[in-house]
This record gives sequence, C-alpha cells and structure tokens, in this order.
Amino acid sequence: MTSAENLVKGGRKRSACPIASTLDILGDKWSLILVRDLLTGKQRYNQFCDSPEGVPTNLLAARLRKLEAQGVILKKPYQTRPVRYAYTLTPAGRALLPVLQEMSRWANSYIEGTWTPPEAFMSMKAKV
Amino acid sequence: MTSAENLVKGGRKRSACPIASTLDILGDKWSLILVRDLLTGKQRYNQFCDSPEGVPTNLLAARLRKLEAQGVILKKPYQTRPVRYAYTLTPAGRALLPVLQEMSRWANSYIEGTWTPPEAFMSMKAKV
DNA sequence: ATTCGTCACTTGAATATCACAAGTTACTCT
DNA sequence: AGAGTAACTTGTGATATTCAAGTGACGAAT
Repeated sequence: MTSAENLVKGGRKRSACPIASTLDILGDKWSLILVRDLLTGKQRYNQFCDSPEGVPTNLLAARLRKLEAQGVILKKPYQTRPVRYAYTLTPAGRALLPVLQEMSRWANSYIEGTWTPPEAFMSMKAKV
Repeated sequence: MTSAENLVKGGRKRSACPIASTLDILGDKWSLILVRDLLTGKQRYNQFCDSPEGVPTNLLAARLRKLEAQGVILKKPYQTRPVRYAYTLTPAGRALLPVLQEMSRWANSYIEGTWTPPEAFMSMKAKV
C-alpha cells in the first residue's frame, strides 16, 4: 500500500490515463534530465547548471519548484551561513529509475551516437 | 546489430546522453500520447483526435510530421478514392513499449486516480 | 445537381513558454 | 575593500501552444 505522503500531486490531469498523467508532470525537455542528475548523485543548483545539456537558469529554478510542489523532489538547506540547499529525490522520484533505464536502453538501440550509461546505472535498483 | 533503417534521426542533440537524446525526440506533452494510441491500435488522424486528452489538431499534424521525419512512425495511404492515411509505428516506435509500461507502473503507484491499463497492455512484449 | 457529412488537415490570433544574457542578494575569503 | 561563489531573479525577444474556425477532396443522400 502506498501511503499518502509518497504520492505526487497530480494537479489537473488531461485524463486518468497513467501515461498522460505522467506526462502532465514530467512531459517536457528538462524535468527528467534533473531526475537523471539527482539519481546520479547531483544535489545542488550549480551542479545541475553544469550538466552538458545546459539548462537555462530560469527554467532550472522553475522546474525545481514545480517538481518539489509535485512531490518528486525535496529541497532543504544543508548548511546555514551562508545557506545552501540540497535537492534530493522523494521515493516517488527515485521510483522513476526504471523509466529512465528503459529510455536509455531505447536510445542506445535506436539513436546513433548515444553514450552507453555506466553499468552501475543500468543495473541499479530503485530502493523506494 | 541494429540496421541503419531502424534508427531514428536524432537531429541536433543537446548531448550524447541517451536520456537527453530520447527527450530531444519525445520530450513533450503529446508525442508519447500518440505512441500510446498507436500501440493500442489507433491508426488514423481522427482516432487520435478522439483520444480523451484532446490534442489540438495543428499540434497533432505537427507531431505526426515530426515523428515520421524522425523514423518513429510511418504514414501511408491505405486507400485511394478518397485517399485515407494510416499511421503505424516503425520498429523503433514499437520498441518504446517498455518505456510506456514503466511510466504506467510509476503513475499507478504514485499518482492518485490513474487507470490501471489493461493487463494485455502491461504484459505485451514489443515485437520489433 | 445541390446540399450534407466525413476525413485530414491549415490558418490565424491570443497566450504561454523558452532561451539567452544580465543582474541581484547573501555570504566568505584575502 | 575587493573578489569570488551559490542560488537565484529579471528582462527581452523568439518560439510554441491553445483554441477556434476554415479548407478541399470526395462520397452519399435528397
């Protein structure tokens, strides 16, 4: 049984289709890139900026806010003076791993010139 | 070995990351909805229009064009007089099934009020 | 032979989102 | 005092999306 605090906030859904509902939350060019970065250990704003895709900073801030509001990620200060924030995945966020693994598998099979992810990533199990 | 005609055309990639590359092709609100519809048997323009999400027709035409250009779907007339078109998935398109299955699983676990897809869909194997 | 309906789109106008560059705030370090 | 870093915000112009309506080819019905 999934407890209520582990659920994302769906907001307004286009339909009750699970695929459409997922896309309502994550269906854009940047959200899953951030989830990828979080799954591979990045935690801080500037680390996301440094990813090779080069997310615009205003979009980065907007996506982080949105994903936090939806319960996919968590933001909390890990130090004061000066205050610095760490972003982490919620259980719901971590559970996206299989989606990203399947995307990777697909891309490696059908898009030329994509990196093969580290074996560690592909064989990782989401511990929720 | 994947033969060249089964590859999608990546276009300009933000990076060689397989996840980012997948999102370059499919990272929007509508593309995977269309793939879902195609996987579940829809083939024609008006059938896509009828899906409960209500894709705007100009976007539908644009997405069909884009996905065809990228090698995810195929468009061909299935009758003349009057000419009518059927859209189908290429092997690359059919291979997206596991991605959609994982999205469904995720949504069913973490988004309240999503439909459980038919067992037939969840246990389906992509025959590429 | 005109009208009606269907299919597969296109067009236009309003609104929203995006990318890119620059600026801001709070703090530390030298 | 001045430079540097982290985490954003703001402004501007380009692009994309939504919504509504229109188009053209054809076939069937009146």
